[in-house]
Amino acid sequence: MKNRPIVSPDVTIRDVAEAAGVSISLVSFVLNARRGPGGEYLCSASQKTAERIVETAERLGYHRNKAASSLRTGRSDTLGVIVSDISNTCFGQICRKIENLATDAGFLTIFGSTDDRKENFRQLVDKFLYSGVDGFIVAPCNGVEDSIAKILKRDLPVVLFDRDLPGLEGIGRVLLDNEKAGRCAVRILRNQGCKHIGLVRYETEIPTLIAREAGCRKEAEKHGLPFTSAILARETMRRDMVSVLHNACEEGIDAIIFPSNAITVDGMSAINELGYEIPGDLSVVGFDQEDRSEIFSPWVSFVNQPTKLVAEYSFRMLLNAIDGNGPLETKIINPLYTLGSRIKK
Amino acid sequence: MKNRPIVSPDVTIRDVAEAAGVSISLVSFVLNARRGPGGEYLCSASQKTAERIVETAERLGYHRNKAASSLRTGRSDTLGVIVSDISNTCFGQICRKIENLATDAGFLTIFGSTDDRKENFRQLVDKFLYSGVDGFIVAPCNGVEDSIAKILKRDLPVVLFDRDLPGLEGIGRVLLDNEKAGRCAVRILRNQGCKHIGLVRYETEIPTLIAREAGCRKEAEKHGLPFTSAILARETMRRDMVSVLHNACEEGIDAIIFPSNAITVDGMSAINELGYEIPGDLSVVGFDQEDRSEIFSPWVSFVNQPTKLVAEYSFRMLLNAIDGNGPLETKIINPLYTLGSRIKK
DNA sequence: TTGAAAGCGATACCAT
DNA sequence: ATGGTATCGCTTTCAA
Repeated sequence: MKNRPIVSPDVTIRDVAEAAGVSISLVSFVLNARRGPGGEYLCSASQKTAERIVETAERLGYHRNKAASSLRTGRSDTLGVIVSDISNTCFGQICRKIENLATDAGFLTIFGSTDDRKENFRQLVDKFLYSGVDGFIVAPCNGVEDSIAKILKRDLPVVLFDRDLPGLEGIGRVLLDNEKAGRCAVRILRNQGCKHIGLVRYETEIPTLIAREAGCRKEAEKHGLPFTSAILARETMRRDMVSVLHNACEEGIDAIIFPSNAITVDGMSAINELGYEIPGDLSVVGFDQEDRSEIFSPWVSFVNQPTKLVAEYSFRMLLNAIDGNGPLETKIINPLYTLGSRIKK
Repeated sequence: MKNRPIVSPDVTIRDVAEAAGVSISLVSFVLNARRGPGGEYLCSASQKTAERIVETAERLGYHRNKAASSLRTGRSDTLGVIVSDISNTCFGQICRKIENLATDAGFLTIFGSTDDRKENFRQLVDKFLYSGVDGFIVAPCNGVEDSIAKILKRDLPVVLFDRDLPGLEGIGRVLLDNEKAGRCAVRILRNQGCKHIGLVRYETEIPTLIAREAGCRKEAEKHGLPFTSAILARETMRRDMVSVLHNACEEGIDAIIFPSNAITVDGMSAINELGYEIPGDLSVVGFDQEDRSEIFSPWVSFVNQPTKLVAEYSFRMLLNAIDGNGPLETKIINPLYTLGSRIKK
C-alpha cells in the first residue's frame, strides 16, 4: 500500500527555461499570457522571446503540473457535478454536455451520484470540497441546505438544477417551468382526442410534482376537460399502481399522465401487468424519458427537461460566477416533448 | 478571466501542529499512519500523542490539501475512466459502480466520453495524463494503441474493458466471453421454441461481433437448427434493416438476434416500422440492454455484460496494479441475460 | 519518540 | 523586458 512508485520524470518549467535560455519567471509569464486577436502574447515579454518560449515548450512536450499550479493559485480548474444517478439517461446526458463544455473551457469535471440520499450528497460535497473544486453544479436532494451552505461559506459558486431548494440565497438556479410542463402534457393528450385525463403521483412536498399537477389541472379546466388525480403513498406506489389504473379505466379515463420518471416507470410496469394496450386502451404521457424508450415503446409521449439547455445554462452561469463576471440568478426553462405514435401499424 | 478570487483560508497541517503542540512532521506522520487491527496508529509516535494529534485535527476540521500532497508525492489518488458514452445505460452503470468502489478506496474518479472517436480518446488520455491520474480504466475505440502506449510509457497501469485491443502487452483486460454470449442468445430462442433463427450485423472486423456471431452459429448447428445471418454495410444499416427483416420473415425466420446495442436499436426501429409484433411475428434477442427497456418493451430478451462484475474486476485489477501487489491480466466474464415475457396479456 | 529542513513545480511580487 | 526569490502545504530524510 505504501510503496507505490513515483512516476514520470516530467518536463518542468525549469527545463523549458533552460532550453530557451530565459528565466523560469518569464516562461511562466508567457505561458499564462492571454492571446490577442492576432495571436500575440499579451504580456510584457517581447513577441520574439514569447514565441521562442512557446515553441520550446511544445518541442519539449511541456505540460503544466496541475498539482503545483493548483497549490500556488488555490484554483484547480475542476468542477464538481452532483446528480442523483448518472446512469439515468437524463442526468447522463446533462453530465456529458457539461463535461464537453467544461473541457472546452479548460476545466476538468468530476461527477458523483447520490441515489437521492442526503448522506451521500453531503459526503460528495465534502469530497469535492476537499479535492479543491472551483464550483458546483448540483441536482439536490431534499434537506441538503446545510451542505450547500457549507459550499457557500467557502465562497464557492453553486448552480442548482432539476430540483429547487427554496429559500437559499446566493446560488444560481436552472429549473424547468413545471407548470408549463404539466400544461404541455394535457395539450398532447387533448390533441390526441382524449376526453378524460387522469394523473397518478405519490404524496410529497416536492414542488416539482405539485407544480406539474397544477399545470395539468389548469390546462384541463381551461378546456372543460374532466381531470382526475390519484395520490398514492410513496412506499406502496408500485403495488397500488395496478389497482389505481384498473379503476381509472373502469371509470372511463382514457388517458393518463405520469408526472415524473419514477412514476412513469412504475406506471408502465402496471400497464404491462394489466395487459393494457397503448393507445388502444389508454393514452400515456410520461415525464423524463428513458434512453431510447421511443424505440421500445413508440406509443408513449414524453415531456422532458431539455438536457442540452440545462447543461448549457448551468455551465455558463457557473463559469461566469467563477470568473467573477456574471451573476448567479434563476433561469426558468421551457419543457420539451416527444410525441408517441398514435397508431399501431 | 485572470482575477478569480483565491478562496478558503483553510486549516493547514501547521495549524494542527501548533494547536497540538507538536511539529509538522509528526502530524504528517500520524495522519498518514496505517491503523492496526485494534485501531492503533502504526508509527513511531506514541499512542497518546497520536491520539491527541488526530483529535486536534478533527476538532479544527483539518483536511489534507490535495494539491500539496499530490505535488509532493507524485500521486493524485485519482482514476481516469474513459468510455464511449457515459449517457449510455450500460456504461453509466459501470461508471457508477467504479466510482463507488473508488470512493471507498479513497480515490477520486474522473470520467470522459469519446463517442467512439479516436481523436476524442486521445484528447481524453492526454487530459487525464496531464491532470495526473494514477491509472486508467478504458473502453477503447479501434486504433488507439498509440494512446495506450503513451500511458504505459509513463508507467501508469491500464485496464481495458468492453472491447479488446489485441497485441498490447502489459495491460489488464476485463472482457465478455462473446462466443458464450452468442450461444446464450440462441439458447434463449430455442427455449422459446423458435425453429429458424436469423442474425443481423454490419460488416466489421470488431472481434466482439464476430465472436458473438460464431457463438450463435455453433450453438444452432449443435442442435441442427437453421441459422441465417445477414451482413449489412455499416453506413446503410439503418436503412437496409427494414427490407432485410421483411425478407427474413417471408423466408420463415421466426426469431432474430441483434448482436450489439447499436444493431438492437436499429433493429427495433425497423420492427416498429414494419409493424411486426413481438413475439407474435418474431422473437427477438438484443444485446446490451437499454435502461428500463424491460418496461417499455417487455417482450424482448437481452444478453448483457454484467456491469457490476465488469466494474468490480476492472477496479480491483487496477487498484492492485497501482499498489504494486497484483498483476494486470486478462479476465473473461460470463454473459448475463434477461428473459422477455413470452406471452402478451 | 520527535523535530528541522529540503524540496515537489509553479506563480507572482519586486527588482533591475 | 527580464530575472531572483519567497511561497503555497505537504512529505520525507536525517539528525537529535
